[in-house]
Amino acid sequence: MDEATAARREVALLLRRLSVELDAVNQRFAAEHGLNRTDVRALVAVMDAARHGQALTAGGLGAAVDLRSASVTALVDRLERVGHVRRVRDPEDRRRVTLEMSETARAAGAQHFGGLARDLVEAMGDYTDDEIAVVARFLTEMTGIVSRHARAEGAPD
Amino acid sequence: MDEATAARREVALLLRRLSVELDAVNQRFAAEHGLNRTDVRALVAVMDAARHGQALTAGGLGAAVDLRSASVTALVDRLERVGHVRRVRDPEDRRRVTLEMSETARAAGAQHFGGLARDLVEAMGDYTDDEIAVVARFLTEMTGIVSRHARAEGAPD
DNA sequence: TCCTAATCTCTCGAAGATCGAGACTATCGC
DNA sequence: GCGATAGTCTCGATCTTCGAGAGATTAGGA
Repeated sequence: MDEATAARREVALLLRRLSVELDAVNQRFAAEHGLNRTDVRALVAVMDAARHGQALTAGGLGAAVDLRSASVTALVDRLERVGHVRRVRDPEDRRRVTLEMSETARAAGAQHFGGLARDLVEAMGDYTDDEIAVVARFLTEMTGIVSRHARAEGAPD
Repeated sequence: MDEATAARREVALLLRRLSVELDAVNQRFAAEHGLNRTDVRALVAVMDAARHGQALTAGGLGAAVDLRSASVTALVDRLERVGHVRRVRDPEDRRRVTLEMSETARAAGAQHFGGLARDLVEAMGDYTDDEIAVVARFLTEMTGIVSRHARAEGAPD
């Protein structure tokens, strides 16, 4: 294998390593707040939906974290019990239950993940705008490839 | 917020999005092989250790996936039952149990994750060596920051 | 309007995963 | 050898997830 390919392989490993570390951040957040991995994934999903201006329903949460409806009920029960989310009947379709994050949960998330984001953005100040553009293009493209592997058949060959 | 900062914030979101997609790849692998998330994490840890030429012990696996010893025993039981790993008493310290991946597990992992790695490396062919170098530097630095957040106190402020 | 099919969430009981405490064996230093 | 320590495993309890199905609501056609 030539040297250039070796460098690219190394970058692929860096991507995985980064993912492991981000997972560890979630794990830490979970431990600090007495949650399990699924709960954190769920909270993040609710936060992300809120960021895009739409409230997540129980079913949508299930799809996001890949759980069956019975598990989603239990999951939301847990989160509601500790006051991180609130169930709100959708007035337009009263079969649905939308989930709203509590202010304390939002604050905890902002503190934990926002702090990380701030540090990352700050460190990116060392890169030129052109370099950031390259990185953005790279990450977008790689995410697309990973996403394809996650859903369609793994190895097209 | 100025435009340059907005671009960097966008990149931070791209990192998280990538992580979510990589997680989905694991999820897919788990579903295809009848494993749960923890089992996949464990297999990846064993594979990674093997890549670095050292066999993982039961205790080391527990540290890698953050489980107590009782859970590690159950975890290894599961993986051994379906033939993905084998317990081998360490001849040097017979209290220890080292874990060896079976050939079939290794092949399954190589097919699934290797296929992804191949596609990623191939896509990286569109980037110049200089660009790859920038990306590598970026990923290394960001991983360091994330890692610090994962272990030490989250927001140094 | 009324009836039926589809959709969404929840309840219930069973199976699986994780934990804490403690037992058991092997190693190390004296 | 002997006590102290380290590494793994066993046991019982608790928490998480699932499958099946019930209950409630909506949409659409007769």
